[in-house]
Amino acid sequence: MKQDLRILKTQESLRHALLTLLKTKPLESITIAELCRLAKINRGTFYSHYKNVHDVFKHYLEVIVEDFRHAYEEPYHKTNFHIQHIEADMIKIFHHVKKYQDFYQIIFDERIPMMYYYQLFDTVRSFMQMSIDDSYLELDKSIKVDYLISYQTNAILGILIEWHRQGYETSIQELNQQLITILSINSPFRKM
Amino acid sequence: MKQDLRILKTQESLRHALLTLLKTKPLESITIAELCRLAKINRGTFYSHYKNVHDVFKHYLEVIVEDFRHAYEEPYHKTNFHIQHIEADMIKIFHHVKKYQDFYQIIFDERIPMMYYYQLFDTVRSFMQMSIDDSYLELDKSIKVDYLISYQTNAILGILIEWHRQGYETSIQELNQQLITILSINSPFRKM
DNA sequence: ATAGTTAATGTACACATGTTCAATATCTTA
DNA sequence: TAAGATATTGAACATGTGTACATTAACTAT
Repeated sequence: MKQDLRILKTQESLRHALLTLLKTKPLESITIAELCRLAKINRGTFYSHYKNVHDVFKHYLEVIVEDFRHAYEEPYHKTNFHIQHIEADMIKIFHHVKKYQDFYQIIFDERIPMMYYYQLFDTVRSFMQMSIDDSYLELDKSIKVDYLISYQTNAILGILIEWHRQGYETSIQELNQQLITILSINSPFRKM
Repeated sequence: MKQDLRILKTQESLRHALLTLLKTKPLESITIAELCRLAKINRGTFYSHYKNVHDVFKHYLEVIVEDFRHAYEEPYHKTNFHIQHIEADMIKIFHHVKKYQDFYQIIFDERIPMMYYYQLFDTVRSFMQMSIDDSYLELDKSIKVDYLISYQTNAILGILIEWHRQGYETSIQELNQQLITILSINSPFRKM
């Protein structure tokens, strides 16, 4: 059973139209009607593929997250956990966000729904989980690991929020240096 | 110059109508037209007070944040920084969120814009800044304090996100115990 | 109590949203 | 390539959005 070409064409037209519009106006001000006019798609057809404009944007974030996972899951990750690896892990996050800065500027925008933040959160969290699993094997039994992981994950995202607010002016190298300093103060990943 | 009573009446009607509607449906599905019908306010009048439904909701969050600041700024804060104080500080955040759980359930909803998250972030961040100012006076000169503070702040919010996702089932006492454990692992506020 | 100010109302308009349905066009598979 | 399946279109409808403006109502200050 082949994928129907009409569906592909419709979705690609809409996605392409969104990218085009994003060059000239913010995501929140793009209407479904506008998107359909540009894509030359009947507005009724839109609703059989997407619920709203965010639904179209979501596709790109999924591609981006997939690229993120790829960059993250490299061979050395099979090795055991070291503090050096955390540095390497996090600098990858910074590189990733910088690479897709145009998108992350949208995602961190105050008018945009939390869903994108949560998608990033979940991705970073799954990486953090792998690190924690490796390094905190003999954790205090009283700790609920979920809270620890969400704490650590969101801490990293806090750096991204700060980066965003400062207009992504801090260089990746500087950012990494800051993180190393913060971690050396907090030592969240020191051997136990 | 007195505040015009008509303005107060209009705004209070709209705010009251919003609270009423929130009992039966999610914020994102409440329309301006609906709000105005219930409040018996002409829809045109709405726009001379608010830009959208979120603008009306924002008022409540401001009241809530004000209450938060009050609860936070108590006498003992004049004393010097101790790890015990951080515990006390953070358990206040948990109490606060629990007190206004109905609102925070909305704020952390994935459909809701980031602006509310940022408002909470900024509030907690200002508290964190006070703590950092007290305790990290002789910080490594190479650190950009903004990144450190945003890191610490968002870490705490990470716990709130996890709390939200688990349906606020964890008790405040348990949450506080978790935080103490996490802090004792990470020691982010230990004396330097 | 009144004059002057200003907020609220009612109406209208152009456009967006979300849904429905019959007619048409385009695909897939045999 | 023809038949059957299904996606797209166009049209219509009720409702929401954002804005404008003349009219009416309510308020403040004197």
